[in-house]
Amino acid sequence: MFFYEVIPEGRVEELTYSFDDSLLPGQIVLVPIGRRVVPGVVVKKVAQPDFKTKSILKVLYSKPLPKHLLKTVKFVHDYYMVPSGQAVSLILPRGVEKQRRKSKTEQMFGITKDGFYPNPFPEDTLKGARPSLRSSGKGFRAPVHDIPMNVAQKNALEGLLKAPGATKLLYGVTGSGKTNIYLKMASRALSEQKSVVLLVPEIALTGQLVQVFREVFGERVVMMHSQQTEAERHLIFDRVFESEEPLVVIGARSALFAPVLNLGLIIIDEEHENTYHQENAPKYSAIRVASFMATAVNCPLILGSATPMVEDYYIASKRGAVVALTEKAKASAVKPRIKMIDFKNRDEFSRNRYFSNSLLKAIADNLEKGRQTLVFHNRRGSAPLTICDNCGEEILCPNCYLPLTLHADDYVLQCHTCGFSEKVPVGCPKCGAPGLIHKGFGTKLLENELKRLFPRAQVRRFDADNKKGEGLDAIYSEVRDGEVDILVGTQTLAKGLDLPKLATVGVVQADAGLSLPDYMAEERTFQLLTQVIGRVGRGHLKSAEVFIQTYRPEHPVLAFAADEDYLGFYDYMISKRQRAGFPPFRFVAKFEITMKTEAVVLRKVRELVKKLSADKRLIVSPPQPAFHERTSRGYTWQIVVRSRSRKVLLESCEGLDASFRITLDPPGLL
DNA sequence: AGCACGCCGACT
DNA sequence: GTCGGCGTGCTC
Repeated sequence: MFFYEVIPEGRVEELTYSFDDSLLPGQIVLVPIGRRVVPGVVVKKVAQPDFKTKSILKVLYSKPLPKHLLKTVKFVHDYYMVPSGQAVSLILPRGVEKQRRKSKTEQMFGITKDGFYPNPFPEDTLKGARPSLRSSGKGFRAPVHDIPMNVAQKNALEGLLKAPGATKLLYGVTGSGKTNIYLKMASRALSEQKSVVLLVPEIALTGQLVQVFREVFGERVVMMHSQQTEAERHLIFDRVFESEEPLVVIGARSALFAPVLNLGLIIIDEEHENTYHQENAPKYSAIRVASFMATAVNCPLILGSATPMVEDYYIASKRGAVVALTEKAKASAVKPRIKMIDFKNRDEFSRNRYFSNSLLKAIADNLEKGRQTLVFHNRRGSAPLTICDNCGEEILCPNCYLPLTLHADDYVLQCHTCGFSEKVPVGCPKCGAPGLIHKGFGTKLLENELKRLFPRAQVRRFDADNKKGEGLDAIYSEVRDGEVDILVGTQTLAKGLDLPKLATVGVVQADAGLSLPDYMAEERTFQLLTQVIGRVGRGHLKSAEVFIQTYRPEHPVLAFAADEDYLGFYDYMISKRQRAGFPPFRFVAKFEITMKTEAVVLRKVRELVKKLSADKRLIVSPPQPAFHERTSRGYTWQIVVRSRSRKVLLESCEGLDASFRITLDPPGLL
């Protein structure tokens, strides 16, 4: 009889089980816990303990998981203070214990025939993992040394190879050709028989990058992402786990935990994207975890972005690990003319309250010349606020207690947080008076306004309200070929769209996100504006222009975005963070508590603040109601605690009232 | 996740 | 004093 420490999936730490046979650390097993049976991972062999043990029920894989994943479980546990069992759930596919049907397997791996996809948004890019890793020995589909690189790219590649440490930041403007550098780095790793993990923000928005990798690495490319079903993901996990050959795993955040044997390179493309932060437990940043992994296995991690996170840029630059690639690769690329328009300027808004005369003129010109316009506004629906004209009552969601948004096309009020929806009431629910009024504006309202102003133009709205089948991929070809004259949309439109006929971008209200009570608000606004501006000037048009409408034209963040000056923005932001004591100069922990009654919350919150304030090494902000203060579950308050030392901060989290939810390194404070 | 235990406010 | 609801701790 042997005894093993096992970490079962769930909110638990390691527990000791017995087993008749010998097992290796990293083996995936099935164990009983309470009256449940869950999968878990063997950590190590131990002596017989003095308490009673249950027996491991089943060994699911004879082969142990790669060592770097076990180390990563430990890291996530220590660094984020999450239960080991939750960290383990990151490296196991859902339903590892389930038997998957073989016939389905064959079907699934049979769908792709030729190894790559000509269409940037094909159905099977979303679904398909590459099969036939067993029909091994196949080389590359296209020789990597044939990929041409300009001088700037060659220098950048060399810079990355020379840069000290594991984590390197590739600051590369849009169109500078980061992909070529990724390809070269990947082929180096493969030639050393090592695997590559490439993280992308969202597979559906990354068509070209995925396609290029398929063309170059063919059979070695494996996709892992959230549109795959549980069974598909399980089978892909098995394929990767069984593969004797180095692979290129491309996927969303969770692909970081792919069980590749010999990890030789991690690339995180568009590293500033918020999809790299997992929002539900265990909360973690793929950037930090990848950085740990890269250090642990001594391989490079490349963070690529045109607008790197200020935090990441700082950390990398301090070590001399920033490589800049600021030259546009295509000679045809044209720099757009960017014009800031003050919303307070009556003369500019004499014709319409949402669109400046300059923007309207540009749209009219474009229509005449068969060019396209993109109108950006980061707010869905028609109007975000509905109030009673008589008593001033705000119509709130019955679950979230947040204002409901009017959707005028269906004449419903919708909650953008929980999805609740109801017909617009005839009268005020409080005082009964008729005459509800709708305030503010969203994309649906702008869409109607544009249709009214330009009755002969094809106007298309694109945001999260689009129904299935009219997603970006569905309307993409139509849009690209110029059948659409004016595109209206939210941030979904700002990412990865390549429109050769796009001549003008109009940002309706650029300061919309700037007044949120969050130290990350400015950085998000800068990223979004930069992305929107980057949509224009990609084709062969002679000129391109961007109109940024705002109430605060003097705001430095908007000015830096308009000047396309990332480094200026960075300097501004980093000194602000230093003065205010925010990341990367302090570590942040957010404590949240939800209770049925506000009185209990207040009591607990005051208690905690008193306790934490005793430690002078901590900066404890006064408790405040959370952004979503009231939900059906109760009232939520939060306390933000900061410290120069992560260790001090982690220690402060220990032995507290367990009703507090703790988030370390929250990606924002809302 | 699911259950047993204990605390606290409300009520007879 | 007792009941019920809510929240916490434990699982090997």
